[in-house]
Amino acid sequence: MPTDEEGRPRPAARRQGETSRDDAASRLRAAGLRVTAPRVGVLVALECESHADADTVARHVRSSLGAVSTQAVYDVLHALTEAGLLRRIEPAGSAARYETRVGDNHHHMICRSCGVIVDVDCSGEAPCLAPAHTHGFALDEAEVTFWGLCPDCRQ
Amino acid sequence: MPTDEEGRPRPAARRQGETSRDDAASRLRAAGLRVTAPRVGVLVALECESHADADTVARHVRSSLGAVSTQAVYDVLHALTEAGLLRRIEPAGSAARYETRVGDNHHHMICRSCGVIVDVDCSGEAPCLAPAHTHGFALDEAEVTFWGLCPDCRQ
DNA sequence: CGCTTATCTGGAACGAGTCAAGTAAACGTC
DNA sequence: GACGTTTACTTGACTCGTTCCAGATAAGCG
Repeated sequence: MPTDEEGRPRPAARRQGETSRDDAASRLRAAGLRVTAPRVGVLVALECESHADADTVARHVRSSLGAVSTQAVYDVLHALTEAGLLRRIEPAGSAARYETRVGDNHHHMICRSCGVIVDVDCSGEAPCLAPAHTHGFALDEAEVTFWGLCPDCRQ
Repeated sequence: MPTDEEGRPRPAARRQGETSRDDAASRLRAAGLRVTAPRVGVLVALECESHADADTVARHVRSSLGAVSTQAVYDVLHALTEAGLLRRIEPAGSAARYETRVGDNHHHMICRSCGVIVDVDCSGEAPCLAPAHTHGFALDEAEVTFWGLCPDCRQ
């Protein structure tokens, strides 16, 4: 069993769910959170389908766990975001979305047509925290969103 | 405020807003839009208080024009944005905001504490349209939002 | 096993924004 | 300056995503 300490999304999750479930559980424990089925389910769902909104996560979780209340989903999303296990993004014109990739300040590329969201590595160094004038602000984050058309929507 | 002798907000509003009113009217005409009191009011309001949300704009407009329906404000904001006279921004965790500065792709700096929004010039050239990998996307805009604490909220 | 914390049921409420149908106003034309 | 078409505005109900509000039940962990 590959115990992946640093929460990197593992590409090869053979025996679907099994490994990522264990992984999710240990991440929860590491964050000092109780391990419950809904919490594990939310993490697994977002690993399988990143950048999903609350409703999509709920449906995903329900399809594998059965009945899970909407409030529980919101509670879990909130708690995990608070604990740093999830990152919440709010693209203009859509509901809040969540992703498991945390700890790095990567950015997003969004298709104006179909709305698909793709991760983009923070390109180098310069752009990421350097406005021309800070006007006295103490900045802690530079959020970059690229807008355009995805390959499928370009034809 | 420039109260009109007659109760009506007619062309007797000759004071501070005079120039910007005329200017707003000509901008509307130039865009091929009809010149109506709510539209002029919205433009003037946003010139006076940039980055305001729909509700703030509505209150501002009402204080100078009297009764204006909420729907009209939304319609106007939508129409003017469509026509390119306004730019709409949707910072995470707040309602949509509007600004009259259009035509350049400047960015924003937002205070996490008080929510104030400050314009930031697009610093140079490089950062503004260059992710490391485009993954086949046809990009048309790079939106940058800087988050931090404003001078007033830093103490 | 018991204490603590999470989740459930189910509702109500919220702000932001939209839809729909009728009324009023702007502007080119006479 | 009045007319009539087109466009804008009013009114009011409504959707959507999200949060809050209990009290009751269930589950995790020491």
